[in-house]
Amino acid sequence: MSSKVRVRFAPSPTGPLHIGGVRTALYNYLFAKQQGGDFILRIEDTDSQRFVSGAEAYIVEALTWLGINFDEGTHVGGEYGPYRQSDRKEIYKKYVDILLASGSAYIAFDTPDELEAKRNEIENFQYDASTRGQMKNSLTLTEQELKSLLDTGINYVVRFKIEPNENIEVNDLIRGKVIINSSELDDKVLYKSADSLPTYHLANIVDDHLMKITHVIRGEEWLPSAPLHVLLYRAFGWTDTMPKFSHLSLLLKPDGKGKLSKRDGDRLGFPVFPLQWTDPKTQEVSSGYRESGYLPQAVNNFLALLGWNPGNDQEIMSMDNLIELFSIERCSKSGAKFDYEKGKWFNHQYIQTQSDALLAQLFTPYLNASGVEAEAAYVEQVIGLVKERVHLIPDFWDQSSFFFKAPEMYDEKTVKKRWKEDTSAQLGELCGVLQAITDFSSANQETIVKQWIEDKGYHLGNIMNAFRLAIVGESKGPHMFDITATIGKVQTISRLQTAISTIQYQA
RNA sequence: GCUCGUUUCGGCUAGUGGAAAGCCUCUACUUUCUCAAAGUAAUAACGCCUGGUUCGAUUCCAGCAACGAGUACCA
Repeated sequence: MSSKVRVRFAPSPTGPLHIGGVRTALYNYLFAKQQGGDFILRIEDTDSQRFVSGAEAYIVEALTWLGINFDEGTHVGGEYGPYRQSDRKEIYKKYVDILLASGSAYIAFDTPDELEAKRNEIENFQYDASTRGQMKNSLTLTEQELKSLLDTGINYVVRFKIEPNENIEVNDLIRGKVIINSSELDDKVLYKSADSLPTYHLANIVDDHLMKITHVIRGEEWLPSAPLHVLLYRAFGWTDTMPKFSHLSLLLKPDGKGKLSKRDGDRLGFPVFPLQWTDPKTQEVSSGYRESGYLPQAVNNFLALLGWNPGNDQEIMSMDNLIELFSIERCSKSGAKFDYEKGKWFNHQYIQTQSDALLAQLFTPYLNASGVEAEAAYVEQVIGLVKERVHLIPDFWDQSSFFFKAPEMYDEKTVKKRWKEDTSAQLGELCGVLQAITDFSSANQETIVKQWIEDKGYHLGNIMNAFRLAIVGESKGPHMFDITATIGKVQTISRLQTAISTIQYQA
């Protein structure tokens, strides 16, 4: 009789959601949906110092774009709310008092300065069983002193009282049993009277319990504090319903050492955030996957495979496939270097599966930005011709601008290589040949033009390459007659004439 | 420093007590009027460590090393 699976994604609104955070959210979502469970968004804004306005809205928008949807959360409500920790102050205070009453926690008055001094004085100072006797707290002060200090309204914190020399076991679904001795842990601050807010650890445990979370799937950076969390569950008497833990490996830099950071994206030229973000303070703009021309399906698929695999060779998986196949046990223990090239490959794969109409819709803003207005049907036709060579949506412009605009200049290298002494004359003849064609379909043009080339004894490559140069401006693009059939006879001949009168033969 | 975690081709990774597989990237070839794309092929790895268990270890164990994370009145 296991209870319904409930998992949460619990980011802090301290800035845009990092791509590693997106992956954590995705894995939680996949697990929840596979188990028929609930997925909850909880905003952990207990650090008033680092709060960034707009960050919460960003998180919701980013995950919505990716199709990672929540059953409960700040934006959708739910019966376990409120889902923003700053709205739950009274709740935490109550639980702090419970720990204080049971003797599992104590009040400490040491100021940040005093602690700093202590750290300088004693190497590897840790506020724990071995040192708490020398500090200013409710364990060392008399009841009188304590009372009078509290009466002054002075700031204090509540610390968790950790008993030393006990091996704490954490059973991690990915890593197995992890054991750490409680003497390694310090008496963590659980609550600050200065802002009446709990710290992460207390709020996290209380909320996970109250929200009936069954599985905690989070980043590896939390592994060292997992034993502390186990101890907190025990202190509250919640061991029976303690969630199962899974600590995900981190996303690493594509090159060099260390975890993936915003700087790597700037340095190597790829987005580290799902959506573009403008820093409210500095106005600095960070690029996003959406604005860079990624399809959400590709981002999900790419991220899903960075630290997890289905156990076979399957790589292209829809969200439904992922939900079906995902398993925590198959998450890898080691960190994954971020491979941006592979991400582009995934996007290329997904672009091939999208309809020309949808791609046209995504491409249109870029077209407009380049000063082009075109009929949707025409854009779709062009997209059908070039989509197989496109990796990101903006690539459509590089691959198809000549369908919308006549070349304004001709690539010099190509001119040198492809424009021969007699090219002008030959293309002049070609204009006549094309002019006479009534059925301007690609196939018909090809038949007639190739016949003409053969009859004249011209060199196919010479004619075609010069033809392409005149129409495209450089040496690239799809099948030549597909281009001319698309832009039409008038435009084709006009471009040929422009090229003939513009390009000079260079000996 | 201390604690915990991790270690298979350049990258993501599969897998195994006895022939180490797939994908991305790179390279070559093919198709073609070009560029791409696609197809084919090829290259390439078990921590150049030290011990142990074993007939046999990439696989199990110990040590070492490297890398990562944590070590805040941040999450």
